[in-house]
Amino acid sequence: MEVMSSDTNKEHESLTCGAMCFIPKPIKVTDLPKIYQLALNYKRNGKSVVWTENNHKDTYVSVPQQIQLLSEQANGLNTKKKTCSSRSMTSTNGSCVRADSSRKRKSNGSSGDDVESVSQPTKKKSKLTWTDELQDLFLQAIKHLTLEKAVPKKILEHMNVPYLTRENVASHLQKYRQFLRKVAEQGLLSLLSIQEKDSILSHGPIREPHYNYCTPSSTSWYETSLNNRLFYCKPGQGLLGQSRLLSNTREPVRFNQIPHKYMNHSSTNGPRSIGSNFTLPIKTNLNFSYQASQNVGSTFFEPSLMANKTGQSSQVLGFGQHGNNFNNNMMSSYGSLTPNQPGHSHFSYGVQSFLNNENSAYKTRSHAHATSQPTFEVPPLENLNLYDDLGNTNELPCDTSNFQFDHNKVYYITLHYLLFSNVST
DNA sequence: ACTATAATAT
DNA sequence: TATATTATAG
Repeated sequence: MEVMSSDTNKEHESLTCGAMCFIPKPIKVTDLPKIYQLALNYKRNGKSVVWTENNHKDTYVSVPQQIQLLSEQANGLNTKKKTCSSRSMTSTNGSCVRADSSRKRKSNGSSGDDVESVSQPTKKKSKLTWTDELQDLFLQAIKHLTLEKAVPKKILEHMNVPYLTRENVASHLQKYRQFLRKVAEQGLLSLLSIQEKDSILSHGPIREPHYNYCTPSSTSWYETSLNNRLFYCKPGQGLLGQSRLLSNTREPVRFNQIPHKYMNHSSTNGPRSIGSNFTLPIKTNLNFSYQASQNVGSTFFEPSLMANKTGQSSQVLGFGQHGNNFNNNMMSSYGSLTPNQPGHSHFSYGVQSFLNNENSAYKTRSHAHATSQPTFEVPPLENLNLYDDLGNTNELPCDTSNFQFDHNKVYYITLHYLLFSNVST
């Protein structure tokens, strides 16, 4: 036990009476490491090591980063923070780092097992939690760097968060890219007819349900996010090959010869409903799908459109993990529509710029609660560009029911471009 | 730097 | 139990 007292003179007395530690009140954050060390020592050795100002430094116990951080932070800057989950502790950037029972993956084969855990005072790393704040920094870094050049090291530098490691960033970046990929796929999928989707997804006969990838009960942040927004991006020169990041392979996503039997029917002139809450916009009407969205409540469908009349890209797309139910960063992102630029007849869907994010989570939230329907004009929806092997542009109509694929061609869709091109450029 | 996957969390 | 997230090995 520890004795806590405001009376500094009680130290000796307390210790001699069996207290393990004397910490004068008021307890400071800087005391945490002491307490931690004590507890750990006790647990490891089964006996107490009396802690005094004189001896504690000799006792080697690795104190989790977050606790050290806490005490370091105590001497300074940081204050505001969000609540992390119960087992978490808040650290500098609002990130949560969980104390974590030792876990160390071993390179396989010889597993000497716990030898180390007993003998060495294992330095265990805490698991980083990507909070909104970190996520925000992360996105800012990417935005700043440009996705192409956004590599872990640079991102790390730009983020400038002391306790972050390159590995943390790399891992996160990996997840981020996965997300982008999904978004891209979904975005594309949304352009295809149900039959086409089905054929792509299953390579087989149509299965029921057709729309399960779009169900609102999904709890996945990225999946959810995919279902609820319009994407915009300006089509342009084909950037073949640049979709690398979005594709598992190093090639652009390609659609090989979609079976003819799926190509020619399913004409729809009205909106097609995907799942129960999402309506695919076609041709001339983009707006309605988000009307529907709003009724579902902000937990699931954020007002996904933001009027942006400037013609500059303004899409904000965050991404994140848990925290706000469905409304984590990722899902709360919203898309925007940008009026057609004169001279440009192409209008396509895509995720527009994750990279313009400035503070997605919060901005988004405020948008969510701000006003009623954003009003905006929907420019005539036109076509998505496809590029064939030769770099020739084909157009994929938004309503693909009448689109004739040339089965002798391989179509590339420039996902990366869809995702990252800047409207204004 | 990147990716696959183990370890862990939920 | 399944899925999601993060750490780690290669």
